[in-house]
Amino acid sequence: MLDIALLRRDPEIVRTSARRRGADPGFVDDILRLDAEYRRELAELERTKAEKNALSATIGRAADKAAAAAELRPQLDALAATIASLEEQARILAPDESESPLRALLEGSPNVLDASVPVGSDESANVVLRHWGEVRELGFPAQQHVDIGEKLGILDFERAAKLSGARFVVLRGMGAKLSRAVVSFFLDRAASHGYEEFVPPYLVLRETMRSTGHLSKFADAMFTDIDGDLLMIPTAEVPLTAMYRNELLDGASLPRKLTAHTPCFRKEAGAAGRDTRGLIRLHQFDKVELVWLTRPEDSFAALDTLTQHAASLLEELDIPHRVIALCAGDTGFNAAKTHDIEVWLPGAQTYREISSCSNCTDFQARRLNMRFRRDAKAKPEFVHTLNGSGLAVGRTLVAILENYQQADGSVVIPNALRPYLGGLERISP
RNA sequence: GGAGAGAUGGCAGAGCGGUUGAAUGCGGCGGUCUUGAAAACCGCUGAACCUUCGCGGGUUCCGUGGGUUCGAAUCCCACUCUCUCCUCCA
Repeated sequence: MLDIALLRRDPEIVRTSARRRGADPGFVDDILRLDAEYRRELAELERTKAEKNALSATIGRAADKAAAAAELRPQLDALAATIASLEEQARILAPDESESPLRALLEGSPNVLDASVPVGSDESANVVLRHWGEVRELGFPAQQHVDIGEKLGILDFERAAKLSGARFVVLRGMGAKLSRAVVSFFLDRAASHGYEEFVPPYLVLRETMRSTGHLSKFADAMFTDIDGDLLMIPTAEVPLTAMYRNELLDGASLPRKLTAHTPCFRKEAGAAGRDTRGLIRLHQFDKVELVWLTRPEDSFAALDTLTQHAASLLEELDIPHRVIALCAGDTGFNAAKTHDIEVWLPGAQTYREISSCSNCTDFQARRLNMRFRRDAKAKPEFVHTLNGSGLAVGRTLVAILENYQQADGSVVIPNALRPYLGGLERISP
């Protein structure tokens, strides 16, 4: 949610950011007009209330309260009627009223981009920040992960389809164990970087989903439970970030680093026909998520650290990858700045996103009403929130299978994972 | 699912329908004392919003939403959540 104070103070910043995203900045003037109107109504309402409160107080102080009340009755009744109508008008305009157009505009407008975000309208304008690792020459025709996994008997898409339809997988045997090893490896590394581990609910209230900005009425990509009251999380970012909603945190506890391994559920409604084969785009996948809550002045440095925490997992797995700065048009609604990490897939002969790390600045925290106090006397301020995958588990399996495949169809286990698999060095047919 | 109890400030915990935004304690901040610290003592200490150049003024908030009243933390209704017991269950 945008800061109304920023819009009043410097609307041009917001307009410029919207233009960079390729959006029409007209909403800025709409907001300012509604805001001015609201404040006019509110001032009038409060003035009238103050008048009525003062009269009530005189009754409270009077010796004969009944007589005083009777005497003031006509004035009080008139004021009450005025207040009722002013209240109705103010409510329609109030920015904290969920139905109000002003609220809708504030919530429906994207975060202000950081100045460092590259110019551009789509992913072709994204900027590669750095490469890591050398793309291996396998010395034989590389297979794609689906073929590798099915031949090894560790990925079973047919039976998954029998159970649940398209976009599901059954991990079998070493596939299941490898997935579990990857999760443990990720969580252990997160712990060593100071992240606190959580197991949050996988079903959350609509209000929780809305508060993190994942439930805009334009993109309903969520699965609901049978009652429809609870939504299945599309990422652990939702419960982890919303956990401290409406709380006032101790400034000394910042930055806070949180992690969780959860399944993620997505309808992928907008991706019909894309990535229909394999583990790349499923309705259910596992992910280890990394979340930071920081002081405002620390969040951009934290984004670099967070990104490196995610990238270091691939370094330890010895999988070539690159880090990308998303351009303005490709940066998500909540984010002021986003880094993606893409792994090299020899079978697919392409780079594929495996992590997305974003600094949401105070945009998400404002809607969550998640604040901290710098010190005992300081006013509460909104924290900055960051989130990133560390990493997507399914896509990590893809990267392992394709990068560690051997000519005979076997797959070598990366050194970093062997301790989690009893020292196993290779998955063979 | 059944029965009962409860929800108040960062935490704990009072609160006859009328200066109660809220006693008290803890915590926090400042001060006195001390070589320094502790202890003791004194003072200060909720939030959002509107308004003002500023001082200040005002409105709202005691789980949520309604209602009664000139006036509600206090009375009424509904809902949510928490706790205890029973039931059920992994």
